[in-house]
Amino acid sequence: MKIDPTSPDLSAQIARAIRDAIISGDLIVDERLPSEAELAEQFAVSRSTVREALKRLAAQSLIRTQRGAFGGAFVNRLSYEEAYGQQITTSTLLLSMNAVSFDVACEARFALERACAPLAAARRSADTLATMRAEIHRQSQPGLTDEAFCASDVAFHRALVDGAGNPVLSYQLAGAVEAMQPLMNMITFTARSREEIVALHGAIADAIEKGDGPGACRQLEALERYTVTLTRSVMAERAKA
Amino acid sequence: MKIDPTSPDLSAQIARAIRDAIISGDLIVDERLPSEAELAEQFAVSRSTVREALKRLAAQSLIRTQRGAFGGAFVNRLSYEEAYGQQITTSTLLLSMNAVSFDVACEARFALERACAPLAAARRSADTLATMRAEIHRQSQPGLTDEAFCASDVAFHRALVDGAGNPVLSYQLAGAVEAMQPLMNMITFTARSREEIVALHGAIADAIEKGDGPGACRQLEALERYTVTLTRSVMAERAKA
DNA sequence: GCGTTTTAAATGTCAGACTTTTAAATGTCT
DNA sequence: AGACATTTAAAAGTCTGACATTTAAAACGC
Repeated sequence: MKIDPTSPDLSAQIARAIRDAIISGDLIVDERLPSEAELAEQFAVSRSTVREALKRLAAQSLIRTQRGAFGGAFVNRLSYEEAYGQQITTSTLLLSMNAVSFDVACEARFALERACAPLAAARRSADTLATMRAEIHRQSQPGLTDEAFCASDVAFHRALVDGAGNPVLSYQLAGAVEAMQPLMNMITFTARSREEIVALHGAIADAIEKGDGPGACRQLEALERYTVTLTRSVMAERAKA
Repeated sequence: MKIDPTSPDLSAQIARAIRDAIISGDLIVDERLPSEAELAEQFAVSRSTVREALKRLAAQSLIRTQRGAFGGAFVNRLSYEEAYGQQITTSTLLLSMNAVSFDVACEARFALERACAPLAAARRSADTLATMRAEIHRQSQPGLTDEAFCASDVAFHRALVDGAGNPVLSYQLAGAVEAMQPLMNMITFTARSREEIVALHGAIADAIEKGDGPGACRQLEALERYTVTLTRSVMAERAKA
């Protein structure tokens, strides 16, 4: 863990050194790091610099800190929840800042969902099915606001993803599904077509229930085609106005 | 942008306030934030506290800083490269710290790759094919070290993913593919079976070249089965010893 | 032996100083 | 007037030292 003291990014170097130690396993989960004062001495920098390094690590949920005697910085066990959160933030920014086209985002999302469908169909957990049915029911309520419909739509698709019963997949897809919500809002905003979407959701749930993976994929493809077509027409409409 | 000055996590609050402003679009890409001194005054905290907040944001690549006159902190355009990096770090830690079973990680990875295969087959870019063939050739060199074989294996699969021609997919999968390299190392370590893997890679490349998406999926499934079987036997072997 | 108080170690915050970098503003020479 | 050199001011980066707050262990008192 050596750093170059002439470079003007000491806190970044220190953060990297500690991060590497965590990734390589030199520092294990729940292990306590030396105190800020000790780290400052070890790296031959001031306490402020060490603190900046620690804040960088905290921002990535790599460590947590505890005040008081016998407190300090501890290597954090990265939970799926924290990883989801980071994933969603990153994906959202990536989509909004890089002007990713709707087509590309949509293609990615449905490709990922189709990857989950066969697994969800093979496992067809009662929990997943119940959530899907409940969301479909909610979506067919007439008085539902557009925001609520969209949120329910996201919940339905998350249920499908979680239904694959693979936390790694759920984590990977959290970003894709959640980050696209704002983009989707733009479309479902045009209200018409809820019946169509509800019908497709129903068909997907049926296929999952029957354990019919390929069938679920076909319905997802239909939903993708429908979404893309709808978007195109909305966009064309807007271009005119 | 208000904070609670009695809470003992001022830098986290300030970081969140600025992050929200970026996500909501109040601060746009390349916009300059107020100087540290000005932010300190605005939030009624010391400059050190502001700096800790800015380091948190820098750790997530949300801002970059520049020294000198007319320097300062600027909203950063999150590039795919940076997002890849974060994704890989997060995924690696998630896998290693949470003791995700090899089966689960493997299932997720191949499910995601199968999602890419039809797209890659439909597009079958010359570039992708060339990379795949080159890696296959490298993998069949007799003198190749285990590390190099494994790295080439990762490169092959990345080519498949990138072949889908969808940067969002590539980004999502970077973590899944790269993070599993250490786990895979553990297996390819047992050397025997390179021919089998090379043969399957060849079959995948052939299917992509013919534009045969379902065929590529079948080969991927075969590769998954082979990987799982191999792992099981290695594990069993180890359990005995 | 149990409850209370003390204490020491640690993070969190602040204030102020100094260093270094950088680009603009100013000055100077041709 | 224009090209080049110099000055200058703004900003991040770093350091020092101080004080506040939290917290759990240790010491104490009953």
